Amino acid sequence: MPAISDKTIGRLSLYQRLLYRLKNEGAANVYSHQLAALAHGSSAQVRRDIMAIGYSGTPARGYEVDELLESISSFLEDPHGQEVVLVGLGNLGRAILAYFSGRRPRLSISAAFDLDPTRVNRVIHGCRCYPVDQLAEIVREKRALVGIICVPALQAQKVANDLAAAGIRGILNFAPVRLHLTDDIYVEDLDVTTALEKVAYFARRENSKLKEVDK
Amino acid sequence: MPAISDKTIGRLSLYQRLLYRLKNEGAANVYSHQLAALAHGSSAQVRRDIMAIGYSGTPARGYEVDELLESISSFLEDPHGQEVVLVGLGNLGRAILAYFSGRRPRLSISAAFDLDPTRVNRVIHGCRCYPVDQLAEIVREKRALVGIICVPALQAQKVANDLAAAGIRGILNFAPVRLHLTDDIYVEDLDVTTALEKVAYFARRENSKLKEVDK
DNA sequence: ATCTGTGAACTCGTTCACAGCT
DNA sequence: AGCTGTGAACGAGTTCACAGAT
Repeated sequence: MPAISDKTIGRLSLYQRLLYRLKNEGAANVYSHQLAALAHGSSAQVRRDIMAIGYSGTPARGYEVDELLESISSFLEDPHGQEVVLVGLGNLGRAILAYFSGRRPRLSISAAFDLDPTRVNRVIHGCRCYPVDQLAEIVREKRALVGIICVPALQAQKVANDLAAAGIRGILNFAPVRLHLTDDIYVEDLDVTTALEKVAYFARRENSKLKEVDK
Repeated sequence: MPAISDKTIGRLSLYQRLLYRLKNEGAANVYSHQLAALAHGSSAQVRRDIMAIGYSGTPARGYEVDELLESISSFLEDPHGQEVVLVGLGNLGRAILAYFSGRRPRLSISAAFDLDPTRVNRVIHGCRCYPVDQLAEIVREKRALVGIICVPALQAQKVANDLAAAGIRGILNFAPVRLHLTDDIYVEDLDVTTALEKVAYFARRENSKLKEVDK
């Protein structure tokens, strides 16, 4: 199989959420064009994405909501769950912690780190906080594969190096810098500054129509 | 001219930050391959992006840091400055406020809104907070073109509608839903859940090499 | 009649590769 | 020799359009 792209994974995650909503609303089946309308995409796109994970619908009923949801979930999520650690308990770090606390059982932030002694050795939003110098030890102990970086720009590279050295394989980076790591580590940048500048730019121009996706 | 893409705008914003750093380090000029290494791109990419804004370097010295910085800034930023408003003063909203407070003079968050009466009519991180029912009035008064949505998923569409009705032209959306608006409004989604799921997915797979950008 | 699945066509962003400059 | 600017080639991702199913 031809290895699934970054963008497809992002859309699958979106479909998953949309399907949860449909399920709660009592829908049993859904057509590609309906999902497309909800996701702001084309129906062909939706069918391609679903094809990529090996699920099939039928012309008569489209896709079964329950089955499709199950297919996507088992494709995206690790059945045994994955441990995530977060570094940096400033405003943003705490916001992320609050946001994810108890949300996805298969993907939970199980430890957080900070330099500041007043922020550690306690539990914030259900997550245990440790001093950074215990990072390597705890990452290894928990076998965490994913790290979230919420530290200021100047500390981000150092933290990234430490995470990589401790065995992390993927990083979600909120610091406004590009991290330099070996390319066997997947890095996703969520750069708020750049995002805001893009919006500001297109808010000025833009009478024409444009679209965008996540990211 | 052929209208500059979303992605190019994002990279220009990144170059801008990198150039600030180079300038502070005392560099007077920079070659495309140096900028490319810092930005994780190719030199051809950097040259194309710079070409797009109409700046030119010389084979002898590459690009002049000061001039290039000035070119990018005057391209990305509105000379008169742009007003930004933020809606939703939960953990995330306050984090964003703190992050931008006094950072970019040409792009500052000048008003924030929340439903919760305990959060409004005061100043948080230098930003005045109002009850949401004053949103339309204040957006119009300040002529704000950009809105940031930090409210929970269920309220996001309503807030987006209100912002659009009040004259906002671009939205930075942190809520994990797709907003349905007329397509003369530019929407950039920063979806933390999707981003984390992508990282988790590729952290498991991925021994091969992949890359990514912002988003 | 209306859907899915999919080869083929297309789009648009990226990279190649080289002429021209110093 | 080493750089920039750029036409041309390339390629990943998207859409078209239709065969096949019901």
